[in-house]
Amino acid sequence: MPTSTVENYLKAILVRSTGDEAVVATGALAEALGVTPGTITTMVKSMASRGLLEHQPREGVRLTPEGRTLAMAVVRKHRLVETFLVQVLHMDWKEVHEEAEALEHAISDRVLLRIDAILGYPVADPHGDPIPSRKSHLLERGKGVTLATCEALKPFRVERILDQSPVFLEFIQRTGLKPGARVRVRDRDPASGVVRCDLKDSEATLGLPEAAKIEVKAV
Amino acid sequence: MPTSTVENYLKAILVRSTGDEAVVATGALAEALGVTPGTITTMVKSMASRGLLEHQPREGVRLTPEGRTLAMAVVRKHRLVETFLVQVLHMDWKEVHEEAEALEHAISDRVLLRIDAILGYPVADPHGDPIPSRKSHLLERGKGVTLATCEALKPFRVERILDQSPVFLEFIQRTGLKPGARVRVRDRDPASGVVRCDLKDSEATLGLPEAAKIEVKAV
DNA sequence: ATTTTGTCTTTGACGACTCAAAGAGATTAT
DNA sequence: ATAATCTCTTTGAGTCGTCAAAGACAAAAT
Ligand SMILES: [Mn+2]
Ligand SMILES: [Mn+2]
Ligand SMILES: [Mn+2]
Ligand SMILES: [Mn+2]
Repeated sequence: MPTSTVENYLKAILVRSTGDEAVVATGALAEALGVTPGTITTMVKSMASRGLLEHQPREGVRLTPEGRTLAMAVVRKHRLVETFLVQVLHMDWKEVHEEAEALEHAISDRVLLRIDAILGYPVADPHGDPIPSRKSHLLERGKGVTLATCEALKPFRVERILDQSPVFLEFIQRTGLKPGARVRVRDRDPASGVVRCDLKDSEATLGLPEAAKIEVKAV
Repeated sequence: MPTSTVENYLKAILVRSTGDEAVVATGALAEALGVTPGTITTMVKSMASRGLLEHQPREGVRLTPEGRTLAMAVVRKHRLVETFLVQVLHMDWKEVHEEAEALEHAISDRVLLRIDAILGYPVADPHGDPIPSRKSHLLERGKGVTLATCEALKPFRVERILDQSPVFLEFIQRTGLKPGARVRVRDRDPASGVVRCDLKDSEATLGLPEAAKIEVKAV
């Protein structure tokens, strides 16, 4: 069994493996995991020797099928736990990421099955991130329609929040731009970099980079 | 913060500290934690230097107030988690000890409070073990009335199971001698070491040492 | 009073994870 | 083409938790 450290490494690699050439730079991992580059090199070599990933020195790292399967299981646990904490324990959706970060390593498959059943087999977590099924081997990516790119004046629904940092989630909470909310871009100004949106009973103003972190879907 | 290893050591010491002279032999800890005696000596010295316990070489170990407080918090988490797994996730009460052994180290106080509230602030776990309150500093011991010592032919209620091993819990499950069950000792024979009990719709036969692991209370 | 036995401690070593600092490779700028 | 910069790797070291094996102590047996 992988240690929780290894599980965190696997997850960090998985969520950064975009597309076919799923190669992740070790520097990005050092950044993401809050350790020094040298630590990443060491860990990555040991994980490679265990068959969890391949390491091209000075190039990056790619999960093996085994590594990807393990990583998917961790992501699944993380997101089901988050959903459980919000849905059943009624916790604040801003807090649950941190809690899930620890619980994802302590919950057995037996317990996870119960949680999944009680929640009615949800397909997305509170942030709108898709919950991998028990045997899926692919991680769905965002389709790219966000408040920064969607057609103006047309109605959309918030689908997914692509930034889990407390400060951003706090903003989302405050404005009500949570997954499920109806929203319409009133005005988008590339010159000033400002996006203005209408919600049901309110409006929200945000910058373009921030708007790009809110995935939406036509309703 | 203590590591989960240190938490397990603290808990093992606490549940073995009986009475005033709460000194626990290091050998008993080695046995309980499944490590070699030398490992215990090493860990115990480091925990002593952190102020969690006092170590009299070749005598034993005693928790400091700080160590006891931490240990109580771990026991509280363990028992609340067990209760939650049975009550809310409807897991088999034979399985939950193992699950709680891991979860007790991963659950934050925030989550624990929610669990406690949802359960309605229970005072005992599925095995009948008392759940320490948030600030209690004493671990209640069994009062000593068991199926091995209670008066015969009088009605009692099962209060607590003092052996958490899977094989014993399996027996308890099979006979229905779970906490809450009504029971009456029909016949106790010191010569053969056999105790015969009546339950609601059945009867159970067990040895004296086993009977001593089932705490009961007059109804 | 010795010896034996059982329990505990010490010592040396190892795997997992980490850092700081120095070194090597590759990319970009001049 | 050379230098500067950026990124990654290597090296040496430290902490934590563990073991095996050897040593010390104390209680019990002779
Ligand atoms: Mn984690
Ligand atoms: Mn999430
Ligand atoms: Mn534990
Ligand atoms: Mn219990």
